[in-house]
Amino acid sequence: MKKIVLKHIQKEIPSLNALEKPKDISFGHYASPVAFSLAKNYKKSPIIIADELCEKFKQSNIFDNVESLKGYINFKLSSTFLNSLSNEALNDEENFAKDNKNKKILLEYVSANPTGPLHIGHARGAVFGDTLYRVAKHLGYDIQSEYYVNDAGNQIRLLGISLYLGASEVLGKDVEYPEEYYRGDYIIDLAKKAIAEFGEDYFKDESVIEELSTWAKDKMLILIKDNLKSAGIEFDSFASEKELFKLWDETLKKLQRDSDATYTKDGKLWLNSSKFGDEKDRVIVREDGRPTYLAGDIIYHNQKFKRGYDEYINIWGADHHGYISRVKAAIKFLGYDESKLEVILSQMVSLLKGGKPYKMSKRAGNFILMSDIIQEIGSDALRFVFLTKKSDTHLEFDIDDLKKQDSSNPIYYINYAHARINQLVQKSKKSLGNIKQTKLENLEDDEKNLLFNALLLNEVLNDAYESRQLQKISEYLKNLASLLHQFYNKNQIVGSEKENIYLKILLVVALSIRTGLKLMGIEAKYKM
RNA sequence: GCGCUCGUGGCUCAAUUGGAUAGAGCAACAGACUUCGGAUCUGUAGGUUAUAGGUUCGACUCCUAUCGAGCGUGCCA
Repeated sequence: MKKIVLKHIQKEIPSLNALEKPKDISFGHYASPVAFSLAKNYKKSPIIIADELCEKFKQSNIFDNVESLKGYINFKLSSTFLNSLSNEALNDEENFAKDNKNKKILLEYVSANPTGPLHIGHARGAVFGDTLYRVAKHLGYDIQSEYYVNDAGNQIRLLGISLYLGASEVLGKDVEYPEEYYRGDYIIDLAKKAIAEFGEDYFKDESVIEELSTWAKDKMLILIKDNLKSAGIEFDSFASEKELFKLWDETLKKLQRDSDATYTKDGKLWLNSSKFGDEKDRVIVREDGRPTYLAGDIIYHNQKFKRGYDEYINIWGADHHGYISRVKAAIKFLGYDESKLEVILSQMVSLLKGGKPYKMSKRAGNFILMSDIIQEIGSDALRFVFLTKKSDTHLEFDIDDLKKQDSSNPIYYINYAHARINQLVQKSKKSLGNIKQTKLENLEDDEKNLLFNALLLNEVLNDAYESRQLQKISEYLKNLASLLHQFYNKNQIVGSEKENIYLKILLVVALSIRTGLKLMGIEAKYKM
């Protein structure tokens, strides 16, 4: 909608290249401060320039009114124009608010270690990533999602030992868990499964740990996928660190084509990452020849860039922020454009319980599972909570609040608006076809505003996606729902003279809410 | 110490990326039901945007300093 309006305006004012939303909708639907910047060139007061520019729109058919106020130019759309946009939307609901961007994007997110189930902290990044993915798809981007599985390295072995100890405990032995090992109910559950599958004798001595590690890792990955699925999240592909390590020699050679990239010191191989802005250089191969974790990420990013995307997005937990510069340095040494990689940090979620800080530790086994929360409040509410906050702010919430299932949860508010419209349409006994054919003319201001807001979804999505601020979508939906409730309370719909006009507007509102919720991974309710 | 991310009503968050009078939701208070479902609506109260400077037509937003918070500062992943 904005694009069409902008085009019309640019015919008259070529230098106007962005439209804004006025602070108060009674000013108009769109606004521009263009007169302020022109004032410098023309050496005239912005107010006079704005007045002159307004004159050019006297004959326009998409505007009812264009006027200037304190140097701003405010545009009011016409009923005819809004009517034609409504028809477009209602006659092709599938494509409502879509776009045709054509960038190839690789999105990596979650990538939690397969050493345990996902906890509530992982859920934030997962929900954010999945929603970004859905929105990008809707806008036409060619986007692929990928999960990097850290299935190599020490922590998998720790998992194996932890499981071995867990099994010993189940079998009645006295067990002490050293500090660094994993514990918690899931280890005991897994131990019972392992005993059932391998038999008690299997756990006589520690020689089985390696095999056990791999077995446990596979089970954990299945569990993680299951956790994700219960929140409506699925990945296009998984990349295995262990598999990627087969390409280490090849990758290292490529890296060393740049003679500055690495050097040997104290028997270790270092990445010269400080050359590209890292605080210091990093070890990539230890004295004993084993590559470090960073090596894995170098291989992975080399593979990513070889696959030829226009843009790479990684969503990482904020505790990994120190990692960004070294990975980017490596990408540069490999000869790629590191600015194609964007890292979005998903800030820590601090938990409170009964008003007091609640510390989670996987190793201590006192963490709150994503699956538990979903069971208690449902996937919709969980997703919504995370999607109402910016990803880069420290988020704090009380677990007890999250469990509350009442009107303080805004998802009900939005769903209620959608259900309400559906009920009204049913009560009116009008056919959908009849309603859709109604022509909208001479709309009152509040009718226009409601309809205008419903048609804004595409703009909101673009804005939310480009700024990576997905909370704008939920903000928008809340606002739209609020307008609907206000409208409902003010106007009798069924049985009124304007029944058809009202219903048509409401259908567009419902479509917008439904589409928006769907992109957040939430199915709109037709009945509460 | 250094680096990153931040600091907005009592609480949780917004503010069109430098634009109009800093807005919502909770919580508090006062109202609206012989209802097209009140899971709603109307209103009141609550702010020196952490502090001090600076940049300009204009600053919550940019710059500098100070204070405060979280995270990082592993040859763990």
